Amino acid sequence: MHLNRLPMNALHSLNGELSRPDLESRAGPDDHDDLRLWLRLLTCCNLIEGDIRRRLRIDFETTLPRFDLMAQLLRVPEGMKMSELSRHMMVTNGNITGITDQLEKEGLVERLKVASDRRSSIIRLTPKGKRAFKKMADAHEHWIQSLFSGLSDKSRKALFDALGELKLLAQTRLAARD
Amino acid sequence: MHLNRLPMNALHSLNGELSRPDLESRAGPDDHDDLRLWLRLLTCCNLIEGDIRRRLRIDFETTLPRFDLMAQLLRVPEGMKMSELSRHMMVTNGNITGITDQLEKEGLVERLKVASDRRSSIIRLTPKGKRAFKKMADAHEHWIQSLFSGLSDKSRKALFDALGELKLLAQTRLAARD
DNA sequence: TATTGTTATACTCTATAACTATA
DNA sequence: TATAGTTATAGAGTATAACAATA
Repeated sequence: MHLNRLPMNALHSLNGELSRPDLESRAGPDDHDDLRLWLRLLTCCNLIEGDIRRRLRIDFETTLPRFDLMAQLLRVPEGMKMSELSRHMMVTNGNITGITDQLEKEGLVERLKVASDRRSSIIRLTPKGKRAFKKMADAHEHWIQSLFSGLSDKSRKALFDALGELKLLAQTRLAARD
Repeated sequence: MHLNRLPMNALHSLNGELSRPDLESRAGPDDHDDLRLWLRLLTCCNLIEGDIRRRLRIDFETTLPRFDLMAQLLRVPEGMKMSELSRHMMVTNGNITGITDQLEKEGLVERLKVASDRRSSIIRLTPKGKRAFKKMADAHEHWIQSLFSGLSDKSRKALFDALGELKLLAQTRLAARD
């Protein structure tokens, strides 16, 4: 099928895959291309995401959702409503409350009451939160770069474009089911 | 508040992104390409994986790890050792025990003692498990195809190759840290 | 009536580590 | 000593649903 992947060494199994076992190795010769593509995508993502989670925990005693929430806030210095955060992070409201509670307790974010709608809160990073997040974001960027830096420019560009196409497709088709 | 559901119109934010909020929208103009690429990859994966999990739960009352375990077994009719499953699924041994317990209780897999090594078990699908899994796998393949079918052939091919490169990179670099 | 945010809850997934029985 | 599998535990992550206050 798809031989000649990358630098060929002797480590291929009979059907042309690398011998390192992973999720993709569950694909059989009769499985279709889209399925193989999906398994490869999932394997890549899980590998990298798992590493990021591990490092966030070990180096910063934090988690990916906490990191994500702070990342969202950094870009909007005036803060965001919790419902906005919920949409961006694609999780339900209650979870945002929980993460916000933790971060607020540690002095990294603060809730502000908004006059125009007394149900709403605006969440924003405190100065301490900004400093703490910038350290993490720097490290995070280095982790990512050290993983992606070996990619050829061609692959990097191809990935970015093709994933853009896929994301739009997925968002469109999934939203169409509501 | 949810205007702009679907078809593409003039709804781009200033920096050329779609207005639909997602994880990638946390990237700022000063963030580097690799980081944006990673966020896009993560968003794609989360969208699709979330949908798969939801459908597995609703249509088949099962979960992704259970599905994955059965998928691994289908390809090896004679069964696999639990430690092999653990490697392939990239989770620790205890978790394989847990999932296997569930599936065994439902009659979908069976443990066989192996004579040559009395510590080991071979796990394999029962006939009932095979039938049940094939139904799920068919549905699963349709879900995937209905999401990916809109991809251009060019993008599909580019994705597959570039992800192959990335997977190898990630596996190599992450393994190098042990 | 609908929305914002909170609370309570339950379940899956996962890693860690201590344990057993073999090898 | 090392490995195969089990058990127990704790925490992450998430969804669901009921609720209060406000729109």
